[in-house]
Amino acid sequence: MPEGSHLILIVDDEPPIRRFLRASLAAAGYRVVEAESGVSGVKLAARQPPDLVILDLGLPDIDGQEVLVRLREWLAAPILILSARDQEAQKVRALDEGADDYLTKPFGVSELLARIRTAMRHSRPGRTESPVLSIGDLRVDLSARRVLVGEERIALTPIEYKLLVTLMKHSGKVLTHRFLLREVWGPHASQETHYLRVFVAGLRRKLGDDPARSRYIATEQGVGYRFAAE
Amino acid sequence: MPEGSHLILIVDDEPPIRRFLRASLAAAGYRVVEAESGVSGVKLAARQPPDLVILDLGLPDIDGQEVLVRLREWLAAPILILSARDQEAQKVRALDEGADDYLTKPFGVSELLARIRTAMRHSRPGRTESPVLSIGDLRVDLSARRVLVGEERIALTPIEYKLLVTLMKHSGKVLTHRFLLREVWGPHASQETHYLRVFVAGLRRKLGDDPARSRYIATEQGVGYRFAAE
DNA sequence: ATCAACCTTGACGCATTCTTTGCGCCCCAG
DNA sequence: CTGGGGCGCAAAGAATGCGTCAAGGTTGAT
Repeated sequence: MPEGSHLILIVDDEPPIRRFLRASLAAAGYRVVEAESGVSGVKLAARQPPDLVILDLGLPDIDGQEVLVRLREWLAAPILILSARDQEAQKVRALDEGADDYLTKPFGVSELLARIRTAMRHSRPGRTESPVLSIGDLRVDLSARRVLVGEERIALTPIEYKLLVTLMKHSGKVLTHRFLLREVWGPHASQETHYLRVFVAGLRRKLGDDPARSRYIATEQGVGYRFAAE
Repeated sequence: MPEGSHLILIVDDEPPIRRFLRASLAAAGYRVVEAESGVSGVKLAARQPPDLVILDLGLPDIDGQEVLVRLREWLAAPILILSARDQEAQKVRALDEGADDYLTKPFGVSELLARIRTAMRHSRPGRTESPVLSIGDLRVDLSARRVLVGEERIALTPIEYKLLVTLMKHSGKVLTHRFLLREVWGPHASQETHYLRVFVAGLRRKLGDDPARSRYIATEQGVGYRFAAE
């Protein structure tokens, strides 16, 4: 399970617990940063925004509850509370201040990891709109892998599609034969310029383009091809 | 805090616990519906989609875990698990299947209410999914796992069903072989494109679809499959 | 133990796609 | 005017992918 690259901030004053958490989280593939006091935890979070915070309520300098409030003022990442005492009032306060979960010691590693996964699941950012390349009346919906000329849907083969997308992603620029061949066919095919002639012809025909007065794909003699800019 | 008008579904077979929960939640301003078995809980949720579910794992008819899985297939609302036993493995399983929190009996009312508030906070607004997928004269009732073509009911095997639902949930988009295999068979099977050929053929036959002029499942050669958009 | 339902695996013919080849055109230099 | 390089285009040949059928193999119920 690749949970890697997520950054977790541990705020706890007891070295053995920090060591235990660090080892468990690292083994699960997370990156870990640590703070041993409330103020340093807030500072660290500001300098290096984590994807999740594990916060122990029993801190020496300022109240853990206060750390929670300060973090929540600006940090959207999930916050998991650890506590030695099983006091219901404290739980209610922490959860209502914006904590996402509350674990009472002692707890098992696998439960902790499962609750971390659950919390991470919640913080998924709103789905970004489907990216669409659009030039003139030609539209390419990358997430649906759909190509439209006006209202009409165009069927492209895998290589035709890849070539079109490469051209459109750099529209306006001249792309050399060499670059296009490496990008679409792979590094080994950088000499086979005749591939381009064949597939550019195919694309132009399907898009309804005329090489003499091109709307979309222009030929740059001796150099490569250029897709029309917006 | 105006928590009013939120609807909570309680699934629990023990009348005293239901009574206790009903009273506590009603006092906090929630509307409550109850089911005393797994199947009736799923049915009730489909008829009257709740904003949150409280699910007891110890049910008489079907496994609570199974109820969780069935609900999660289409219900976006938070699900809180109650359990009498404090088994870590069970917690991990439930959380990874999509549960949002896990409480072990006995628990305090105020903690329960705080965890409900936290869970509600997480549920993104405007994601009221219908338990029925419908495209053309094909209808899939996710809550009952039933598939209808016109008026006729179609019997699908587990994998056929999962494949169909995956395709329909992303209808209009091209889904790559790799994506479908990981989604339906699991992460290990992402190479076995052979499976897809066999099961797509089975689905098309049962749905009365012709690969050449497909109504539902279109082939995108070299890439994957696409389910017809609405 | 027997049977049925289901998933996996392999084989084969056919369709689509990719590669290769050849020819004619245009433009420009000689 | 003439010849050659680069390009567009069409079509043949090779490779790959797809649909289909059917034979194991596994699992779970009776």
